[in-house]
Amino acid sequence: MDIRQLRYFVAIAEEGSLSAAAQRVNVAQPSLSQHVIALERELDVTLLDRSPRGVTLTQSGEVLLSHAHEVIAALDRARDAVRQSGSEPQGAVSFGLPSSIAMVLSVPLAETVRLELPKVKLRAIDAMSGFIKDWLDGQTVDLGILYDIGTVRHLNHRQLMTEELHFFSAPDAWPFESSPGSPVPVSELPQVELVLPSPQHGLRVMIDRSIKPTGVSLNIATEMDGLGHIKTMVARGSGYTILAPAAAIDYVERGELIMAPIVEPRLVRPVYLVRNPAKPVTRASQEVERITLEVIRDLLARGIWQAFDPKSDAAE
Amino acid sequence: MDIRQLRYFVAIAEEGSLSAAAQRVNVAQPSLSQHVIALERELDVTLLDRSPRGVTLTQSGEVLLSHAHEVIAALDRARDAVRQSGSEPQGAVSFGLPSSIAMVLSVPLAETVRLELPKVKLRAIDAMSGFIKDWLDGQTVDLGILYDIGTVRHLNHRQLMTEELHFFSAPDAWPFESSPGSPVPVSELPQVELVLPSPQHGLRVMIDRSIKPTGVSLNIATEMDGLGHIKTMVARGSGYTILAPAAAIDYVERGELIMAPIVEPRLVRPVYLVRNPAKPVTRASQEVERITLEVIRDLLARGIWQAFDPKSDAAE
DNA sequence: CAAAATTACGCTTGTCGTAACGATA
DNA sequence: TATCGTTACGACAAGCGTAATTTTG
Repeated sequence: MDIRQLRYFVAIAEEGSLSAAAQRVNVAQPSLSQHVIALERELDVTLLDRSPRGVTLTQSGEVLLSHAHEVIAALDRARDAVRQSGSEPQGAVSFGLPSSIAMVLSVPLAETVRLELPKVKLRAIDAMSGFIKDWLDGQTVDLGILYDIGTVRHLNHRQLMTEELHFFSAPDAWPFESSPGSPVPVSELPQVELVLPSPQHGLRVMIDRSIKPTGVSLNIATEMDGLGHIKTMVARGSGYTILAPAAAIDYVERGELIMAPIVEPRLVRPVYLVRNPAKPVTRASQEVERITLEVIRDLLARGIWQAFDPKSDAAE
Repeated sequence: MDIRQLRYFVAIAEEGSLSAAAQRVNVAQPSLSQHVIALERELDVTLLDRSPRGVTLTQSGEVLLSHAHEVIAALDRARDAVRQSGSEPQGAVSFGLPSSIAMVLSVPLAETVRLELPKVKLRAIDAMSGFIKDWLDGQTVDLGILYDIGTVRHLNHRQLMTEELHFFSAPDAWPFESSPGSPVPVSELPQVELVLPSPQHGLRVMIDRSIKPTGVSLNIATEMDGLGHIKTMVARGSGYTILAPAAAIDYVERGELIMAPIVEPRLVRPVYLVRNPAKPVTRASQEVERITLEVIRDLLARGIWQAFDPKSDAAE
């Protein structure tokens, strides 16, 4: 089975006649006859009902016709995309980001894309990581950022960095005897009332999974989804929380929250950039991927986004 | 650009070397070289960076690679589907039905499919027609039933029947001087308080559009979505409504509602079966389509679903 | 019997393989 | 200089066109 055969077959189906189709595709009619016979032999079905007044499709023929359209369309898209890829990147790229990462990444990313790729339309969508996983399975986004690639390991992915979760407190409500901002051992956490997202949230899953082997049981006073609400509550001194630094950088910069590393054990999670395999690569999506890496490198260098550095662990 | 060339290209990309790929696909290495050069000439891009240690993909090469996977996958699906089409229909078929039609159609349809196509898994999903239109644009359903094909006229569709909307009243609350169940002219409708769905509902759009040219303005006392709620309300005598007979056949059979044709003008709407062009035809979907026609013919013959018959109009 | 599809048969063209050549870490 | 990709060229088969044959409403 061959693209040319499929094109011929489409012409035959549309013309309802080998002779007419032969004229249309500029090929002698017996040649088409041969191709159809070859297809029928290969697929082991009858594709056409022949009559002296032309041909009609059998059911199998209809099935082949619709699939032939698919294949031809895919091939045409391929040609267009590759031809485009030589010139300036253009078109839409949709990018799913977990809210905590969107907070720190989406603005500089969008600005850089605007600047470097003026013809690319970036749709940065932020959502809980569960949704992003669904979108990567479907056709919704070209790229996504995930913490947990367990269920999508088959997809094309690359690790961006490793985030280290921190303990957050209002500046005037530091609950431990140590000085504010000094490392908090996991074993001390039960002393404080925590505000955490519900177990359907990726962050919560990660926290529970990391804490479990230590045998420590957290004192979760409030379960609340919505990052903004959690931060507000903690900033008012009505509890404490555990977040990635990027998720609360705004409050920390304004002095409304202070953060402290969590140790024994450290709570680290890898961050992956995942490509949707169902969405073919375009030049635009490649460039957005490249710029994402660039922007992240920059954010890390400027200390705006903190990466877990295994060396600091070893130095202890 | 040719399927074979794409297969070769995928092998080259995966092996990172023309020579290695040549072994894998059992072709002499210079032949692959030729094919790549031909592709590059046709597409007017460079696909490979050559080195004496192998080749690496350029950006355009990556774009082609991902599209090549698409094309090859589409072709494989085509082969499988056509081979399957010779044997017993099997697989999943999803079918979007407007709620009013689902009420009368989905059970007999599902039963017939179960009986005649035991290996086919029918997913009959009922929803407002707006959703069904979206699903037909997307990848959600194979088949759908719609009233209005204005925006999807390009899709493959066939008219199933024409429904005639009727006036519904509680049996003991007939509001007109005529005998209960006798035809109701549109001009009489303003006398009664109607319960109708909101304007986002397909039925309401259709009613408004049909009434408008007559200059009559309806007395819509309540806008309420949810067919069940509307029928309950009317059955309790708290208003009157306009529906397709199929949408209220349950209440009519139980004697909780009576219905009357609406005349001057009649309110008719065509019903279309629409095929999703993005979902390739399978044997199973063909058979479901056939059985749908069969079941509808049967429902019409048994009077369970009433079709508008233009002859009765002419007879007036 | 007429219109259309199939079979038969040379011929062209595209694809492959072998062999020689060229480029680079 | 060894390894890989490219160029050159002859061989073969796939696909095409012309012509004759078969099929069927």
